[in-house]
Order: sequence, then structure tokens, then C-alpha cells
Amino acid sequence: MIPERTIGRLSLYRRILDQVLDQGRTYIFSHELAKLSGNKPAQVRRDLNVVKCPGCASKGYDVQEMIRCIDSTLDGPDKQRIALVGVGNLGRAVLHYFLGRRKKLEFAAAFDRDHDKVNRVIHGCRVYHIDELNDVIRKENIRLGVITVPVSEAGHIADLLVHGGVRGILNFTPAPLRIPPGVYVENIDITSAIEKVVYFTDLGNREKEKE
Amino acid sequence: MIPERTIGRLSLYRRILDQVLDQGRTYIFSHELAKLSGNKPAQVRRDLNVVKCPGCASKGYDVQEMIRCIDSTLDGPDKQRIALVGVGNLGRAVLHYFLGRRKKLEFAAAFDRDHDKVNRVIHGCRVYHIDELNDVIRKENIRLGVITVPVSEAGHIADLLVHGGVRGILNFTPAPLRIPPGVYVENIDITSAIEKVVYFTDLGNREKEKE
DNA sequence: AAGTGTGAAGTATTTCACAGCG
DNA sequence: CGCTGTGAAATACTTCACACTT
Repeated sequence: MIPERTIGRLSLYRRILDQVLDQGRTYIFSHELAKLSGNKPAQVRRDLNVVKCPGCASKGYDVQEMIRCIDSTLDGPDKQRIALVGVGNLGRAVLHYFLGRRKKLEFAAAFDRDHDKVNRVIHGCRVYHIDELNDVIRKENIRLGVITVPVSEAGHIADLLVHGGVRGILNFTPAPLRIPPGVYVENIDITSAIEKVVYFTDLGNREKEKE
Repeated sequence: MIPERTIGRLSLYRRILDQVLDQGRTYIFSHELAKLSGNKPAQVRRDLNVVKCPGCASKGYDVQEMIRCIDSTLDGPDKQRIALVGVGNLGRAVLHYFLGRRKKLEFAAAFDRDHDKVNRVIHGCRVYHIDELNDVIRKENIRLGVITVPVSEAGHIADLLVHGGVRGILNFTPAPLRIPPGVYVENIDITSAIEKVVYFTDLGNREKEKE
């Protein structure tokens, strides 16, 4: 089982390597990928070992081979179908962002309460009413969900998703979801992120503990 | 210097405690806050020690006092003025989300290239053209920036922000920013987050290493 | 009896540093 | 020689477990 941090870096490496490949490069050294991704060379080499990607002392790593190794670790064998719940600004941003980005991922359905949004197609994704959630995700065989509703609704939505058979959730809400074991949850908390920036930015006016 | 993970948890505790207080509770035990935030009680107690928040064996922790202790750690003494660059769906989501949420944070200016957006006020925040970025952030004394532009522009925008005097950046782009020492960057990578969910969700069809 | 505060132990993750190879 | 692959050291973070308080 590969640790979470490592998976995050592999995902980033892959996107960088896609670009590197577009630029026509076929080999890259660990210190180069380290610079491009903001890591140390030793870290990059360890990560590549984890996905069994062999390097060559004289030429470095074969870019296509790296991408293949990362693919075979990160991607499941089948295309993953994802449901998005909450078609507000954030939801639309997520849909738009992924439009045709990763071939193995597909937003197969979106849900909202707002009747002005229901039955429209937004960024290539059909929007259903939340009341249809259970039926649609079962029918469409959806196993992954993204929650972009207001905080107050998150718990309820998570329950609906899990009840419909979803096994993995990306939750943009700060609400800690109570989900049964076996369901994986990843949280993105935008407020925390901004507050981290505020704290760690030395604005020269905070009494930070000296050493 | 408090570690990043701890700051993230404190930010979350504070939001939970705001709610707890609204419900009229005045005291809370570490195991209760642990449950509400998805942590272990010992972790919560350590975190509260870090911000010098005293507890009482019989009643637990005084909610108002906890909030005060967290405030004095997370918030700077002054209101923080923030610039947002990129008024697309994601940018609007961030602006909307923070509208009147935290008294010590204010989105003082937004920037975009699109002339249809420039000079409008979106979610309480005036939108300027990107060409005005340098002047405006200097004039408005902005020290923090949020980047919600497409990846390809992120590096350029980061340079502009830093040049204008910004010392802390929240970057929603997967582009690793090359910034001078002394400037803090926090990244939120939505693609990585989804790929983590895909990987860690046991979809029963992946050949995961046993052990 | 039940909860806090915390030294010490346990885990996880990163980095060093160097043998080995092309 | 410069780079990869990797044991071993270093660091960071979490959890245990228990003395102490109410």
C-alpha cells in the first residue's frame, strides 16, 4: 500500500511528464523532475522505485516508461465513473477542469436541487435532481462522488452517496463526514488552506515563538 | 513554529467550535471535539496545548476560551487583505465562500483578463484588469494572493504577485511556482485529490500489493 | 470516576550518503 | 564521472499510557 503523499506526488509527476513529452523530450533525470515538481532528487527516485520504474545511470528515466508505470499504479483497469453533487461555482469549476483531461475519469452525472439547472448539460455532464441521485448512480454504476454543496448539506449528501453504492468521496466541505469503514474520503478544505497561508506568511507583525 | 498539519486542524476546530457555541454549549471535552473533527482525543489535547488553551478535568475546555486561543494563533493582529487572480468558476466560488465568513480576512481586489468582468463587483469584490495588478495591490497594501487562473498562466501571475509585494500565495494550479525565499506557497491540486480518491477507493479490481 | 497534560514510545516520511554501474 | 538504487540516519508527526487534578 503506497502512502497518500506518494500518490499525490505521482499524480503531479504524471502531469509534468505529459508536458515534458509534448516538448519532445524522451529522457529525464531525477534532479530535473525534482526541480520541476518542487521535490528533492532522492524523493523522486524513491517514488519512482515504488512504481517499479527503472532508471538508467547515463540517460536517466525514459519518460514514456515513467508515465506507463504511474498509469498502472494510479489508474484502475476500467474507466472510473464519477458523480458530482452541487452544481454551483465550485461544482462547475470541477466539471470544467476535468473536461477531457484524464481519459480514465468521467463525470457521468451531476446533481442539484435547483430546477433551473436540472436536465441541462453542463460542461458535458447531465444534471439531475438530487431526488434522482440514488436511482441514477445505481443505474450508471457510479462508485465515486464529489461533494460541492454547502456545508450544511454535506452530511446528508454523503449518506445518500454511500447508500447508493459510492465507495470513494472527494469532499470540498469542511464537514467531517461520518461514513462506514470501507468508504474512502479525501477532504479539500479551502478555508483551512487560506488560514494556513495567513499563518505561515511572515507578515512581520506576528509574535511567533522564537525557536 | 507550529507544524502545518496542526494549523490545519486548528482551523477546523475553530469552525466546529463556532457552531458548538451557536448551539449554546459552553464547555466541550477533548473526546467530543475529536469525534466532531475526525481525530483522536490525544491529538486534540496536544493541539490545544500548542495554543496554550487550558482544560479542566471536570468540565473539559471552555469553548469561548478555545476560540480565543486559536484566534490569537491563527489570525494576525490586522485584517488581512487578499487579492484573487482569475475570476472563473473557481475564483467566484472562493469569493462567494468567504463573503463575510472570517472577519479578519478580506478579498480586497480581484483580477481577470476578460473585459466583461473588469470593473464589475462580484461577491462584494471589485474586479480589475490584470494589467492593473501591480498598481492595485501596492495601493491597497495587499500581501496575500489566491491564484485561480488556468495552469498555463500561473507562473506569470505568481511573478506579478511577488513583484507587487505579495508574501503568501494559495495556488489552485498544479504548476509548481518558482518563488523567492520568504514567500510562502500553499497548493491545492484538485486533480491529485481526485486521483488519490481513485487510488485509495478499493474498487475491488485493482491488483494492490498484499501486506 | 473521568478527563487533562505530557514524557516516552511508536509510526510515517524524508533525506543522506555511498556502493555500483554504464 | 554523474547518476541510479537503497540501507541507514534523521526528522516529523501521532498515539499510548499514566501521573495528576477536579
